[in-house]
Amino acid sequence: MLDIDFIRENKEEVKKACKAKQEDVDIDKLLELDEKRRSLKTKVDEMRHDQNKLTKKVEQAEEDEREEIIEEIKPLKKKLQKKEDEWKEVKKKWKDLMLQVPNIPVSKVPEGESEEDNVVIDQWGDKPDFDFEPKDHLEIGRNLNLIDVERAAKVSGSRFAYLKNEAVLLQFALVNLSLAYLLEKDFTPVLPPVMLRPDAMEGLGYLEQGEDDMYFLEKDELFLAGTAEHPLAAMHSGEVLDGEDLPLRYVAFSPSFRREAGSYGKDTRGIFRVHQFNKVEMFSICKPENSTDEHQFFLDLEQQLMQLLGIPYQVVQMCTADLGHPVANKYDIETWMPSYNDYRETHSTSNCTDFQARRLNIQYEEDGEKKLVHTVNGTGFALGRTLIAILENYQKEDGSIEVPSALQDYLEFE
RNA sequence: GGAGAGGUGCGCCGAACGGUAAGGCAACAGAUUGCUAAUCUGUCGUCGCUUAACCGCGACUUGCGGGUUCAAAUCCCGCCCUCUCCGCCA
Repeated sequence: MLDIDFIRENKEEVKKACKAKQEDVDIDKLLELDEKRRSLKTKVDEMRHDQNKLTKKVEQAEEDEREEIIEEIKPLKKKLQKKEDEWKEVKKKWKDLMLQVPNIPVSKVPEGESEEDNVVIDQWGDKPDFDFEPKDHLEIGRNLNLIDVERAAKVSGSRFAYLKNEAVLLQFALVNLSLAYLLEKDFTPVLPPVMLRPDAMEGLGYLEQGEDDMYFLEKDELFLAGTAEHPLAAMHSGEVLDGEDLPLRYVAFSPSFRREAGSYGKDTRGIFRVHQFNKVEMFSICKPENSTDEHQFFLDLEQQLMQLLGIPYQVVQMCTADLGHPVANKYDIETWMPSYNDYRETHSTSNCTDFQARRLNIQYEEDGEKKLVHTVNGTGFALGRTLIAILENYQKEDGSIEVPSALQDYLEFE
């Protein structure tokens, strides 16, 4: 959520941001409602004031005068009730619109209309040059008895998979590698809950655009987290943190659940796009003046982890159209995937500035002053997609896989 | 699933049980005292009006939402959450 004072004073900028993000919000209507909301509030306050004065008089009045004053109050009460209802209605409409206003992209974000307009800003590594016909991850996975989507379909439906044998060991090796690396950088490891209450979920600012992509358990009224970012961000909601403790950096391991609504027929082969996958996720709560650096730091960490694996990738600056509702700036890392003959998204890191903090009410205190924090999130490893990248990039002609050296230490128990 | 206890000013503890939210701790600012601390004073929730800003004025605030009443933390109804015990269970 944005600050209403900010919207009031920077109307054109906010409108521009909505347009750039392709989110249709009627800012004029919002400001009109805001105007109404405030004038009604003033009116209601005045009426309450008058009534309060009389009420106090009753208390102080002599017994025989009371009835008279009470009779005087009664008609005021009715009028007040009416005004209050009117005010509440406007307030509700106002709030609904407020929640629809997206975060404003930072100035460096290029304007764009679709993912076509994202900008590759960096590339690393040499694409493998196979002197045989490379297979895709599903074929490799089947041959080596690592991936079983047929039985998963039988048990759970499409877009699910069983991972087996070395695929499992590789997944845990990725967890351990990234965890070891990030603990060196002052991160606190967390295993978070992955079911969240609606009120926690609302604060994150994703429901506005993607409620359909979230699983919701009707019976228990709980959302399944689409990423550990959700429980990590909500963890400190309503708290006032000590400025000296910032940045608070967390690294979580958790499953992630996505309905993938609207992506029918897209990436249906293998485990590239599934309803449930495991992920190592980074999250930081920091001071406003540091969030840009923190965001860059997260991007650097993601690259360092990829370089440890030795798999080619490119860094992409998202354009305005590809920024999520709460996001002010976002980079993706796209990893080379031979079977697609293309780079595909494996990581993402976003700076949400104070947008989530305002809704979740996360503040910090410094020199007796309270301010909203900034939140930054980033992928450590999306385990499933990283597995794809490893299988496809490290495949050999005889059908076997060479394990990246950085992971070998974490497979020693084999 | 069953039974009980509880939720009070951004924090913590805690009183008031129909008359309009005591007190304490913590925190912050200032003052003061010759000694890593004490004491005193002030600040210490949200919103609106006003203002360049401060100040000032008003409203709201006892988990949430209704109801009764001139007046609700207090009485009534519904809901939410937390904790404890029992049951079940990885």
